[in-house]
Amino acid sequence: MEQSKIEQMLASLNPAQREAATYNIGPLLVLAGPGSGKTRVLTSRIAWLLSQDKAEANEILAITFTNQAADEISQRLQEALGQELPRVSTFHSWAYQLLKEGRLDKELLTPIDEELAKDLFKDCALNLGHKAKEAGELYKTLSKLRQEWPLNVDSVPTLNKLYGEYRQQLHRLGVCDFDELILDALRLLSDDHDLRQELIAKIKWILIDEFQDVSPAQYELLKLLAPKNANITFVGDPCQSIYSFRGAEPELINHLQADFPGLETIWLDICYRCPQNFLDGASHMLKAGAPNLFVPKLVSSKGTGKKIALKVCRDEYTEARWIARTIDKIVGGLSFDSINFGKASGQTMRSFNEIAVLYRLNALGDLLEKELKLQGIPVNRPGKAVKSINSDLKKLHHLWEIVHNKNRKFHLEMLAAKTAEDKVNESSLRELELMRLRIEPAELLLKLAQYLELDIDSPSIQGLLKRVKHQQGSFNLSLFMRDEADLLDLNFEAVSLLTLHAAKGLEFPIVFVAGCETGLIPWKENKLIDEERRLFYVGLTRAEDELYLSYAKKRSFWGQRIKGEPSPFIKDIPGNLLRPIKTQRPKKQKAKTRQLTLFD
DNA sequence: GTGGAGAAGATTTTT
DNA sequence: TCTTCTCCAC
Repeated sequence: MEQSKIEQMLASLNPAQREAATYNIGPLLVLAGPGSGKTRVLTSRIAWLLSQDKAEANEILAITFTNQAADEISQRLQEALGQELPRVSTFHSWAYQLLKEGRLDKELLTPIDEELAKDLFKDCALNLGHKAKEAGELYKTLSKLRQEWPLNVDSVPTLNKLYGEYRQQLHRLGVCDFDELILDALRLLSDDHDLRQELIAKIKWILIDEFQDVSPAQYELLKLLAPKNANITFVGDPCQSIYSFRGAEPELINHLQADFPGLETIWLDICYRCPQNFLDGASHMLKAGAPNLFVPKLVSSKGTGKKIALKVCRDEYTEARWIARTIDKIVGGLSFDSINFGKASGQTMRSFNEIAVLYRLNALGDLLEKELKLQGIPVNRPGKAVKSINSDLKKLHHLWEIVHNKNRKFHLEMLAAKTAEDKVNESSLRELELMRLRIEPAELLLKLAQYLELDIDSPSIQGLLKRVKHQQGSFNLSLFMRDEADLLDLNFEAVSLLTLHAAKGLEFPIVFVAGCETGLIPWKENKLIDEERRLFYVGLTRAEDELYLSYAKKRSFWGQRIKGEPSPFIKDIPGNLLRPIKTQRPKKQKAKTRQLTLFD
């Protein structure tokens, strides 16, 4: 390995970052504020471990929360080192790997995604005499329970039997759901003492990213792998924990000291992303609601910066148009208005992909998308329609997988349960399988839909066909079904429209947060107000240069007209950090005066 | 197994 | 408000 490269890497870190990257031995907690170079630290740390011969690549276990984050770290390591690299994986993929290795004799389990798992669970519930509605409830309850370890399904008597049945079905069909992956790994390691010791001996260094999003079950898995004095590094930011609805337990951070005595804590408190004003506003807001929460004082590397702009709008339409108009001005649009604006304020030109509009509910994105497009602003709205999968699409999906010979047993049974018996017979399936080799994916899909006698003119199937049309070779059909084929591409010249959740981990020079009203932010249905606060904190700390908050005094929502009060969170931002934007009513007059000055 | 009336419920999203 | 779900009658 090139030592100079590593040295260069370490030299570019600030003292706290470097201390974290080169922390020698024992448990370590790195509290990394927004924009404080968390990924750099993780990457440098792995590079340092390897270069100092502290570990071989296979002795390092690096766990991230998403595949995307895992890829990013892998890629950065590849660039820096280009040698044999440690595997960076998610909890789920690591667990899967472990189970695969531990079960060579048995049939390989294939993970299925949540939608399919839910279907199977519901089938089981119906077979055991539960009603459909009840089945949905039970699934939710089970999901919650499965985030804990030891598992306590007995606490809900009706669930006990059902869960047993469900697991049996999963096993029989040779599939596994995501929660079960973690649980199976836990079962395996708690039972097989030798295997556990073997792993402990093998894995010398553990690094956990996004610790604030780890579930209790995942934490138990970590504890099984790491003795009390292990070389384990937790990286996270409790202020950015926003995923409790899918099992994250931010309180776990308080258990660390007891579970790993001698734990050292390092703060990364220099923020390279946001100006000081945004940081101060965001932390003040966070502290106001949770006085007991330790919110670190973040120092910006960029100076004071601009104030946080605040715009009050008459209603949601005015808000959407104001955002559209402001974006147009910022990018130096060609309308008369924009040219004047650009000249008057001496703005630097921006491109669309430097701008993001954030909001709490996907529903708000619809109007924004419409209005921005109306103004000729290109938009990028990844992952908007997550649950557009209807039963036709499900059937089609099953048949697609059967024809591609993936999880054949599972999909055959699921399809059979949804269609008439005689539909799914081997000889016609074989015919379809042969057809697959000859024709394009879109054409095949159409044939499959016709075979199932689905309504091929329905919007869902037409939409799917359209999206699949330009695909070749193999691809993930379920992604296309969920409308997620167009993933967030930041190089694409368009304004990003995102939920606050989806914005996590991203940054943009210019950020709008729309719908900053009581009832929306915090979302009234969420009882965890603190988490809503953290979500807003995440939103505010995405901005590099300019931050605009807006709210509407009236908003139509689910048929009701709601009177919009400003979000209480806005009131928690010190007034001196805010810059109210006034309504520029006398538009004509303004243009006139400006024209006059030109002739002066 | 289909269709229609009526009720319910409507976040956030990764693996 | 508007879409989706549920359930019962046919």
